[in-house]
Amino acid sequence: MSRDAKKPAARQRSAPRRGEAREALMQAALELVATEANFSAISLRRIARQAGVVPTAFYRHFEDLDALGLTLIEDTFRSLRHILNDAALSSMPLKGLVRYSVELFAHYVRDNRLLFQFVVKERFAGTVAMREAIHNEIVLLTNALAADFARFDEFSHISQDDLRTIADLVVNTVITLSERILDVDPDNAEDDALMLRAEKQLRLIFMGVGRWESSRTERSHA
Amino acid sequence: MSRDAKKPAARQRSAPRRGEAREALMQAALELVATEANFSAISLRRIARQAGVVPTAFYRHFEDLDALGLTLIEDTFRSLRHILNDAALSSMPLKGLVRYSVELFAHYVRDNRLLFQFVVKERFAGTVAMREAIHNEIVLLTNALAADFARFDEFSHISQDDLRTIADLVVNTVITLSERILDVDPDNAEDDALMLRAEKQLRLIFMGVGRWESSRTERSHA
DNA sequence: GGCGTAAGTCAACACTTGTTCACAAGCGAT
DNA sequence: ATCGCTTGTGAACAAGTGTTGACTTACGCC
Repeated sequence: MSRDAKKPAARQRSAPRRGEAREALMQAALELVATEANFSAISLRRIARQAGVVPTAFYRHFEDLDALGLTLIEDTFRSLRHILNDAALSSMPLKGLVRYSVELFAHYVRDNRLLFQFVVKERFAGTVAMREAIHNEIVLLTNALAADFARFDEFSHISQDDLRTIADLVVNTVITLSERILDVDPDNAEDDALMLRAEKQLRLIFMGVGRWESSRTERSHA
Repeated sequence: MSRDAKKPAARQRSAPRRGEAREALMQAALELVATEANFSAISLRRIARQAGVVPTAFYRHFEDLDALGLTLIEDTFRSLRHILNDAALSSMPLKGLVRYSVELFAHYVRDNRLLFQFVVKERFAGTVAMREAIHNEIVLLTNALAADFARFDEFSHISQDDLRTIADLVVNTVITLSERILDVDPDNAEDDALMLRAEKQLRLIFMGVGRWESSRTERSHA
């Protein structure tokens, strides 16, 4: 050490132990994106600084900033899929399922605030690779939901294609809900109003399903 | 022109005449955001270069990069409001209005591709000021739509509050449609499928409206 | 033990960045 | 013609950027 005249006051956390720099970098990126801007606006050096790590250490764990971002996205959805599987929603009656699902999802979003904030920001503003990754995961969720719908009698008169259209509408509504939950600050009780609105919208959609006729609209384009 | 000894090989367009640098800067920003990344990822200098203007000239027209972004957002929505007013949708019968509205909107989005691409990207990734501006404009649109709904007999049994909830769902669906239109490349005929799906979803929603019952306590202003 | 490899550090590089300042050019009004 | 104001220009600055290479430290494994 030549001189300790420099003042690394910006070091946010106690220097990470040997193997945990990777986690520290991911967490640092999430924190910066959440509190400052979007991913493309924060530099490699700032992430390293926030993680309490020297810039070059970054390359020991990620090839790129892109690689970091993609890892974060993968983690988010891996964890989300896990949650949704455990919930086993398709074994519930349709009645009451809406409220339960909305609450489950909202709770999960709040618990993983930083991760979801990251995904929401990068869904449209991120790199092509990131945008595609997110898009693909959402398509997967939509397909799974459509498959779940098929198990209910209430959807027996709906064509495969229309099931996907409906699932798509539902997914979009839920995504919008989470975007809004992330927009109000965490200890604001306003969330309930947001959830109530989303619930209403979903119930409205399912009411429409009762009157929907697939056969008519399907191939009438002769 | 004093001397042409300088070789600005990067100059993208013929040097703008005296007063039109401001427009050139806005257009340049739109182009860069559309083809490269999001707004916070492109520098003042790059915008100036793309506009065929020296960096310092930027300050003659905008205080900030932020100011440029806000101007672009304002322009987008000013123009959009204008279009929607001209359309006078509320004077049409509900029947067929869905298809017409969707087509009108989709057409408009395609015509202003760069502007909308900008707004979509900055809606969540932008500065606080930008995000708020966009959010406020969307709230305005939602309110206007709810007010339009109130004019139709089909909505007479719906409470004021529920009207807004429904309008919100509709607006979100249309926003999602435009996001998707912007994601496929311009000369791809895939747009029709996207529009068809959105149409279906909107018709589904309006079917639900037929069965919807606002609780008596809510129907204060009936 | 000692060796190999992964993880962390430091200094240095060639650039790009935002912003400033002083100055020149255009142009309408007096 | 000359003032005043807007618009455009070039040089310069300090600060921050990604990435490199060579070096040290730690740890698991034989």
